[in-house]
Amino acid sequence: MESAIIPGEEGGRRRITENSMSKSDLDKKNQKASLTQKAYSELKERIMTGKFSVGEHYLEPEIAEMLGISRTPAREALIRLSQEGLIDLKPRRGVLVKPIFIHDLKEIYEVLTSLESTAVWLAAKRRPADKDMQGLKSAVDEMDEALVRGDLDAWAAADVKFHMLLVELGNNSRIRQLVQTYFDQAHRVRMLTLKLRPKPVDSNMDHRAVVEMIEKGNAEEARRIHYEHREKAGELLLSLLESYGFTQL
Amino acid sequence: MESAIIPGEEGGRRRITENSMSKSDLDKKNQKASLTQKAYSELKERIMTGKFSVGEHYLEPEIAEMLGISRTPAREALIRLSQEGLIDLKPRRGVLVKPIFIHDLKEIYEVLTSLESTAVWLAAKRRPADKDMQGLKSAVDEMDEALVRGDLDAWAAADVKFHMLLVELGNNSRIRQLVQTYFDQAHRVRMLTLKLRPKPVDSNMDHRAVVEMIEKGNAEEARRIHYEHREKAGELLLSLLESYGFTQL
DNA sequence: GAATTAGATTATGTATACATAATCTAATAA
DNA sequence: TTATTAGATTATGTATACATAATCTAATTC
Repeated sequence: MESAIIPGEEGGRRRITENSMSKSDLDKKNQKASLTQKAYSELKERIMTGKFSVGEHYLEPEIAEMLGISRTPAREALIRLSQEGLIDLKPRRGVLVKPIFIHDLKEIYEVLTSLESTAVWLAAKRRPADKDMQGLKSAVDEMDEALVRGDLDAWAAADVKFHMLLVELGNNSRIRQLVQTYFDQAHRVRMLTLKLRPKPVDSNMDHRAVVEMIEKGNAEEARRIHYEHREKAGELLLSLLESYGFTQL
Repeated sequence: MESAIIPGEEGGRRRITENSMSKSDLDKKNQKASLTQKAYSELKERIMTGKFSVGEHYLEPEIAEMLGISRTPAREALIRLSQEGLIDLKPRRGVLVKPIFIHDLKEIYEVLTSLESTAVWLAAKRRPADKDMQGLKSAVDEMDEALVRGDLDAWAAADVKFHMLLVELGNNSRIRQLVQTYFDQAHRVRMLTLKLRPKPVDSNMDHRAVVEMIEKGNAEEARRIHYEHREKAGELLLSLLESYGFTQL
């Protein structure tokens, strides 16, 4: 699954995750993507990969010129991005690429923890078919292997894969889409902390436990484990950032 | 709190809930609300109160003319509404006011259950000050009184108030905003079922129990009670709709 | 009468025009 | 030098123009 969330392969013309779209949908759309859609993807990628200075102002005409289009589609893309929470449209000062403060990150993690663990709960209740569990399991294995190799980018990619598959098993498209959106918002921060934090060795134990509980259909336990897993991860992240003195990202 | 969610007082120039805005913010904004904002509010109100035929197509020029504005601000408002999930912008067939199928309602309730019970959990952990609990308690009392009087609209209004205050106690603006958005989506359906369903006599026991657990700081229990309360309500709603043979709303 | 095709119609995506209000610049006065 | 104000500049919100492609209409052909 190729996604802007997945790090690595810098420089390639990467495609941003079009929220809530399957790959084939995306392909279809891309054949005749409107300028608005292209502007949206392009701007989102630039924001997520830090190619805009956070906290700085950009004016509509600048953005339009930068993308080689007129203001109209640029404006429409900006409206979408501001609704997703990535930017603010300040009345007269233009576009502000939203900085993420510790406080925002806390909120984002609370949302993700809530929705993901609900998805886990739903998944366990459904008792997914074995084949649907395969992806999950291989993602866990990939994480193990990546850790052994010390390949943090691969680990992060597999982690994303695991979480997204997990959410998909919940079978709720709105939850899936929301998790995607908030995941994207935290992307910049996750990429940053990946290199700072201690290696995530123990997190795979939780992953395996969640998978097991889903297979057993133990919804409550699966939810609990995942909830606590996420809570732990969130707290680790926040304390890490605080210890490094980051207040804005 | 005056809100489009609250039924009754038909005909008055009611104001729609501007998502995530406090009342004073709203007032400020309203002084010089842009046509886009006004179009957004106006369309949202019409959608939520069923003044558009669900499932029917409306063309951009129609909408613009209907609102007495040009296509540009109408279009921008439509983009916002489609991102909120109230409408679909079909490639060439115009605007489709999204019908809500049972399946959608199920998803929406899962999202609400998840986020609300997280907010409850967070609230209980924070141990809100007494004065912050007052609103909650009076909302519960209002529901009781409304039930005695048999005033369903008042009951619904107090119920909304209770849930929104509860979510606010969670102190997470993203959760609050999301709950608002999904609440709005289910508004049409809730108004419909209000008159069909058995009187919600027992639901206040849960409400009081949640309040009590928040006061005691028992986060796990508060969450559990609320989660089950919401689950019950959701299942009731769905089975009610099914028994009446509704598949689309 | 049915079907196919050419022309007309028009919704959309995008660009551009324009009025307004906010900001900036510069000049004049104290 | 500092303050104040008038004029210039320009970002935004909105309207309008325009090209394209899709749909509809009607006419012609079988």
